[in-house]
Amino acid sequence: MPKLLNKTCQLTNFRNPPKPSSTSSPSPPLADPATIANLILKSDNPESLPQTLYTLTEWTPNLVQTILKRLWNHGPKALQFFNLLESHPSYSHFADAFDHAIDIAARLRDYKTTWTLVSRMRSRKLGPTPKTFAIITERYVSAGKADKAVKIFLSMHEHGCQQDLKSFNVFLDVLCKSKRAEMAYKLFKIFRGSFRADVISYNIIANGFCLKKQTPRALEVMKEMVERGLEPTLTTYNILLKGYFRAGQIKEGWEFFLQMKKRKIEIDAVSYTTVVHGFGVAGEVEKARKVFNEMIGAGVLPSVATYNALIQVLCKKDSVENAVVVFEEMLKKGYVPNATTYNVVIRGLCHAGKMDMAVEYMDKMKDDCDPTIQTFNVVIRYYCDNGEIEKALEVFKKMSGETCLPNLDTYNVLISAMFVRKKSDDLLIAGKLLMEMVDRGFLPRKFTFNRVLNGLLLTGNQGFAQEILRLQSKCGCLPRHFRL
DNA sequence: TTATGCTTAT
Repeated sequence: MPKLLNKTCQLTNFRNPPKPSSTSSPSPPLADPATIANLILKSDNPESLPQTLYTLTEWTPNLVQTILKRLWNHGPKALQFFNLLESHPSYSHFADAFDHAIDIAARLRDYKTTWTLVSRMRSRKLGPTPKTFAIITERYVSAGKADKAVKIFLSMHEHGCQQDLKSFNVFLDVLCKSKRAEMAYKLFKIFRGSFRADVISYNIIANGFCLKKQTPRALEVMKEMVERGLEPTLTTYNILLKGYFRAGQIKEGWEFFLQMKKRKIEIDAVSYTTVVHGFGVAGEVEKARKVFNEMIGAGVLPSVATYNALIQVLCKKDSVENAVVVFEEMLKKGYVPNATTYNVVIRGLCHAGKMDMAVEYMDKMKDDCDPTIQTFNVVIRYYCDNGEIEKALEVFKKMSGETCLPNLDTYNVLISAMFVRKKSDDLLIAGKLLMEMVDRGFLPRKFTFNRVLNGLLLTGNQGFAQEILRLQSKCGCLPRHFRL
């Protein structure tokens, strides 16, 4: 895998970028991000792309960010775009674009490119910033290289970026969010003196233990913090509240909530949302509703997240019809639903077999927010499960004109669906999807390769099978069972 | 998106 990805992400292209032709119009037309992104995705001809990009439009940091975001699921292409634009005769990247590119490279686990970008960022005096290091360490941790991440954090200053309490806290949080509370806690104990750990540091560690459903340990941390003379904040209490519910300790969570009230802690929408969601997950629909109503009575305004929690409860444990009623209520009160709200409702509708309505909500969604990859994946998945393959493919096609593009999950779901009808044409589509996903920087599982190969061979598509086989060996995972 | 906490689901 790394071999292929490294190759696609090389940063050495176009030392001498072609100059924009002198005959081009004085002010290039403004182009929209989706069109440009599609142009980049489709270009198999890297020779002509720079020329096109340089003269295409007036480049702005904003446009660059939008396109990078859009190409997020297509790492190699995104980096190719970033690199080409870096050689633009008059446009220069800002720090944000570097951070974005670094994030993409690190996500592809292409660390060589990652660090090349960091040093280029440094030579342009744009960073690396604490944010850059937050991104890099997070990627290392999520790739299972937590020890390496610690080393990177401790060597920040060697890259011209000083550590402080803020970056220390961010790093602790990165470790905790990836379920490494114990490691974070050890590090915390070593460095809390030199960084002058504060309430936030303690909250992060307590939350880390809560994420691992170790509420007693979280309580210990809180106790320790009080012993050291730090006052717990509302956030501290909310972290523990959530911890109880997450660990399935519903009774303890509710008791804790009552204690908070008794101690005259000013309970906020976050506390209420936590309880509504907690009861919901436990299947206690009525209690969830009751708490929701109680908060309004107590003069705490529900947030969109509170509505989301209630709507989700109703979708999962009551009925989607009742969920839609709450959704409409929310609109009437002037709330603007966010992507989560829509995704929850759309999932509920799909689950209830109301696919047409789900698609209607997907259209409505566009007035309030951009559909997310989950929106598309849910609808595609349910269409596939219902055997409506054509409709699934239609939604998939529509994605190329949207704000987000297919991810690994999308491809896996669709490719699997291409086997249910046992149609030769479907297998050809599966093959095409497989090629497209590799081209866009995803690595299919061996299982997927074998399945597609098998299908193509059985339907007499020897030629195409051979092509897929070549692709597979390029990806570095040679098949065991096939000899063509 | 990046100094803690609430909402999807990967």
